[in-house]
Amino acid sequence: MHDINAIRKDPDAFDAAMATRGVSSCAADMLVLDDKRRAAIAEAQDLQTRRNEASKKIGQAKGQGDDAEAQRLMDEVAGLKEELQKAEEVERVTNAELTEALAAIPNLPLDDVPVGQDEDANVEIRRHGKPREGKAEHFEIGEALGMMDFETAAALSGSRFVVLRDALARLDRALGNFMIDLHINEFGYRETALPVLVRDDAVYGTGQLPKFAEDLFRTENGYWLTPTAEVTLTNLVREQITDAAALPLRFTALTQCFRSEAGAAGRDTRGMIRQHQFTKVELVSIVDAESGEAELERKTQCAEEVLKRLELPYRVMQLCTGDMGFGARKTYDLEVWLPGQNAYREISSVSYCGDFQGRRMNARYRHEGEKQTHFVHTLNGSGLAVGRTLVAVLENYVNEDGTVSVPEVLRPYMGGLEIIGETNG
RNA sequence: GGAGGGGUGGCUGAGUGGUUGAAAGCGGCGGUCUUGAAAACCGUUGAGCGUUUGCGCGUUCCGGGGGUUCGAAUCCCUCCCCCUCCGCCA
Repeated sequence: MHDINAIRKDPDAFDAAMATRGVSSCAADMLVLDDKRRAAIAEAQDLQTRRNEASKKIGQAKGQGDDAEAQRLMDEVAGLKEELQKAEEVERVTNAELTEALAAIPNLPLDDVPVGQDEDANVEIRRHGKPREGKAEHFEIGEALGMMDFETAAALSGSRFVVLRDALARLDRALGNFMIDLHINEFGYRETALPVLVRDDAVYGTGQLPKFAEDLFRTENGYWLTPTAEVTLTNLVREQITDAAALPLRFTALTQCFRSEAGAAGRDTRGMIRQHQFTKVELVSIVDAESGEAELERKTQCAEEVLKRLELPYRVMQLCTGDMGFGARKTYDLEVWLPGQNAYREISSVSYCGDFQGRRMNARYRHEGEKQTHFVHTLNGSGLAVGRTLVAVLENYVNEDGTVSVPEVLRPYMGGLEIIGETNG
């Protein structure tokens, strides 16, 4: 959600920034609406003033028993009501139109975001680890182990689901536990257990609604299944005024995520890369206006640390203007090396959203002793997507004989197991 | 799912149509007093929006939305949430 006052101040700059995201100029249309809206407000307020004054006098006259005077005043303001309703209707309609228009516009990129149309214009920031060659994709490895079962999953739920068994099921759980422990013990995130079913307002607050409803699952009685814990963790502060001294707030959660993948027909149809349901550890920060960019760097490092400790090679990409998500001002993607695909694939996306979500959620903070409130700035990032991490572990740790070594840091979470696939492993 | 009771400022809680944005208390802030602190006393203390260079002025908000009325925290409709009892249930 954008601040209409900021657009009014410099509509050309707004349009220019939007152009880099592939959004055609729209400031002028909104300013027309805004003018109409403000004129209606002024008119309505003027009418209200006159009505309030008259009403007060009527009350006084009645209090003194002067019914004739009261009646005279009532006749005098009789016409006001209709006028007022008209002005209020204009105000309501224009306000709704303006809000709707503003809600459909993506966030503004920061100045240092590379301009480009799509992922080809993304910029590599750094690399870590040495990629190795591989032959097998994760589903081949998993199926050979007899622990990754897409057929049974299809019988239960259709495509884009998986059943994991035995050591792979446990590996999935181990990964989630390892990640969340790292973030709460070493990086100061507060663990949170959350609903996965939420109402419209929450999904609107983080920006998935109203534009991206088709990407979400919805229950028959109107709940949305959260596509990411970003939704719930960020909305933790909605409609509140937080004491600035309490910032930054850092939340993490391990949750199931649900995505319809409506626009992804034919992409990554095999395997666990793109599922309707997957687990993810999410990292959300609520910060003040000054700390957002530094927090983005910090959060990115928190996510990278997971890959470092798992000894998985990866690179950090900065997304260009055209490839960033709707609510983001600046985004880093972490791409893990997948030997089976001979490619880097996204495993985390860390974004700074400015006050875009704070405004939509009406989430504010205030410095002690100051009257002024400010919208909170928000950041979110995966730390990491557990399903894709499992994929990466399989492809990077598979041995010649088809067994899979368990990364050192996960062994305590696996009951000491070192190799998956050996006899009863 | 059935029946009933509620949602008022940071908190507790009055207020059932007329200077009520809202009594009172608590909490917060400032001051008097004090070597300092406490106590006591005095003052002050909600969030938006519009307008203005600014002081300010105006306006809206008593869970959300709509309605009745010259006038709504107060009456009506509707939705949401919370609580109690019953039913069901991990």
